[in-house]
Amino acid sequence: MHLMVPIRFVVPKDDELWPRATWGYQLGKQAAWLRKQRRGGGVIPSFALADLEDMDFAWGNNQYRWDHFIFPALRRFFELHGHTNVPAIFHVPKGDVDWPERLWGRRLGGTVSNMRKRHDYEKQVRANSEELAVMGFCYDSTFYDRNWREKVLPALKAYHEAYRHCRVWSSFVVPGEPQWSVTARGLKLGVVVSDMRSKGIYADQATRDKLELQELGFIWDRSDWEWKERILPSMETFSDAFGHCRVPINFAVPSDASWSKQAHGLKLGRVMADIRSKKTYFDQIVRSTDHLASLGFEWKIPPSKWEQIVEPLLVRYEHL
DNA sequence: CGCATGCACACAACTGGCAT
DNA sequence: ATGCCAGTTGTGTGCATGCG
Repeated sequence: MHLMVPIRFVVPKDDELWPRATWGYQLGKQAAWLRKQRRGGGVIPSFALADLEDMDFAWGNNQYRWDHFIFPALRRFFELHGHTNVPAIFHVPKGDVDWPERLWGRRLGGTVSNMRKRHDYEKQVRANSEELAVMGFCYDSTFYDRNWREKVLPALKAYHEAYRHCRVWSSFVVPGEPQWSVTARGLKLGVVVSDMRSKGIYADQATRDKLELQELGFIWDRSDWEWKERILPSMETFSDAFGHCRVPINFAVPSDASWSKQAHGLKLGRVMADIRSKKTYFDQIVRSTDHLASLGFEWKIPPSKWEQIVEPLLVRYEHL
């Protein structure tokens, strides 16, 4: 099945599979000698050399493994699955006719994950980089990182291209139309974005590509954005127009040039009612009380928030 | 022998996808 | 927003080979 003869190998005695004359012969030592001659530029009789080349003798352990097992297995995996994201626990199933018999039982997943995380077979990977690239083999980074580079970020860019903003609604899925990245097709981008905000997924990648996200207008804090870009500007315009800030509950921002464009259609009356009854936008309001007062906005810290937030802070401060 | 590399395995911790 | 699931990653151990 292979010609990686270990040094200690000795031809078994009393085994008719081997020619009687060779019984007990220290074949491993001979193989090691041959390997050494080849490495060190030593002399191997030409007739022997030709025979050895014919039978594809294993001159180097790693290269041989790569040529005869790993690379062919990767190729076959690609043929069968159309990708080379070999799961870590994958091994070639024994007795599976889809696979050549010599590969049965090989733990390709383990080998591949070692290639990725420990850079095993680095020389061979370099030498075969073109074909590996065609098969989409991922070895220079983690799956997560590649997902980010090849799916999430391109999808965010395409989203920005299409909608001119980056406030992805939560049920948004990357469609199959041509202007969207093919690899990202079907990606639940809305969920990804909300998970990025609430759970901090892709945190490393987002930090690394911070500037790019900024240019796309990625919003980390939705309510903060809502407050700064829509609610506050609307309150300012309302205050200018009516001289006070007592917004009627049914009031909606008109689609009119005098109002901030992003706020068009905002049910400002409803928002103001929620601010009073549900205590929404508490953080934002606390940070700009003076400005709000100048607009004629009357608001007192709700007793529940006082107990939950302000009072504990004061107590803490007292003990400093 | 010491050192480097490759393989197999195991366990814990973590991650992103997804349903709720 | 939360929790579960499947899969990945990190770490550690043991073993073998190859080399100087």
